[in-house]
Amino acid sequence: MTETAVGSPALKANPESKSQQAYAAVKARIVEGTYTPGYRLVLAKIAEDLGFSVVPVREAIRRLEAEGLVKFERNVGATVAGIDPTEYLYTMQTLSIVEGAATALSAPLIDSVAIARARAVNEEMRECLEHFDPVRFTALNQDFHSVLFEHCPNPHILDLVHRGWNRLASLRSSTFRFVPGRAQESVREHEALLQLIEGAADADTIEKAARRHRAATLDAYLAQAKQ
Amino acid sequence: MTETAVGSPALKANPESKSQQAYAAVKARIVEGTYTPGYRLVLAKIAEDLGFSVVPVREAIRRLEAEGLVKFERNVGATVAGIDPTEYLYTMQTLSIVEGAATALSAPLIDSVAIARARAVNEEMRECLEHFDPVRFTALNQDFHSVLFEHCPNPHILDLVHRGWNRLASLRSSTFRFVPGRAQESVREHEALLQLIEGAADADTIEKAARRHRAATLDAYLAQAKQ
DNA sequence: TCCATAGTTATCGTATACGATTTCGTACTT
DNA sequence: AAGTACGAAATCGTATACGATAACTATGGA
Repeated sequence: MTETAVGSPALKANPESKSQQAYAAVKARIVEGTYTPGYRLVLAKIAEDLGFSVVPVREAIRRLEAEGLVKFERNVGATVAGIDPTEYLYTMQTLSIVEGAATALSAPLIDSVAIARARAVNEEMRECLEHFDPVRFTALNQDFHSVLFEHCPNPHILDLVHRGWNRLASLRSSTFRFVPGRAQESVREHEALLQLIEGAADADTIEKAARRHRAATLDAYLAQAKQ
Repeated sequence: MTETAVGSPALKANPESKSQQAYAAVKARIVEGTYTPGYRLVLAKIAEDLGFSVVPVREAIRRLEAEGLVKFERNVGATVAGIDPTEYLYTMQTLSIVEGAATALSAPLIDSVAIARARAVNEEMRECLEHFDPVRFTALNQDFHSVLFEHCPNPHILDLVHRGWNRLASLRSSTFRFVPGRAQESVREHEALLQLIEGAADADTIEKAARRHRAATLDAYLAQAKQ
């Protein structure tokens, strides 16, 4: 009766739940910039766009709220979480700590191939400095750091790092657009970091270096914002 | 506050959403130990207990999942997240990092009154050592550390610390029950921490001390578990 | 006796429906 | 004319309903 449709076995692969799909879809739109900060996320609208009911969309929104990507107000609705300077400060400071730790924990596990890859990325960034393209530069920056922290054996810490980066994704270009001078310094610090890792420096040294690297970007931003 | 007395009028203050209520209720039951690790959280059952529909309960469960308090499997259901040794390791390590940072950031803002309070708590812990009561000891331990990190000016970091502690709440007694020797050492380290803060030691020193304090508990546990 | 398979049950995932709350526009009063 | 009060529209929050999925049980064959 229920016609179990065994006919198409291959399609069975990944019928991810609609909540998941909705989550991925909305998150993608936020990260990629289709939904800009402040954009109002109306459940019914999104549900219609995706062809779902509102229920899975609701769940997706709540998950995004938990990650800090959207702001939610009861009986009012959800909006894409902009990042005001204060939020930026908090997020960067937190990221400096968890990313520093992740990088230090990851360092002993990074093989020379990965180092080479990171160095190549950093080289691209250096080239990028001339015909300055902030968006590309920021993307490469994330690639670079990913190589450094992705080997972190503690998944909790790694997750926190990812969340921090996601949180900042809505800014993308902004950071380096606002603080152009910082970009060059950044590239230099990257090379220094690589040498520390290659040289098997002790964990504390690497952690501090990674943390200060991020903190320096934050400071540069703050100095800029002051004026 | 035993009942949610629907009759109460004019209490416009907190008509909290049922999702919130469900979240709080389930979380409380987990933290207080009514729902032990592995306990199966059946949506319909919980909904009935609370007198709600399943929808708000669902949302609550998902939030708890995001916090790591429950494990959720699609089309199967949710269970209270037990903490196996690996999870314990990850959680404690993460906590050592974020709590260390939170304590260091918090330190300059801790006034002498708070220090005195913390010292009083630690004194209670010391007394607790004789007629050893692991549950009480652990509760006091949390009180003590709360005083130290609650002033942390960065709410994101503070939130991470809280999540870590919640995650460990299901163990409560366990840690110090399993590693009795650790308790005395712990009390001593607390006093040392207080002196660092009183003496306005630099942030890095305090951070390291706080981190090592937690890491030491973890190590003690691991050494014990090995046997 | 043990394993494979079909049927049953428990539980989840999502759609639809409706009441509740907020927001916005409009008319009325001062 | 400006401010306030009322009402309509938009949107959310929750309940109920039903199809879908996976765990469980019983039955038959090797």
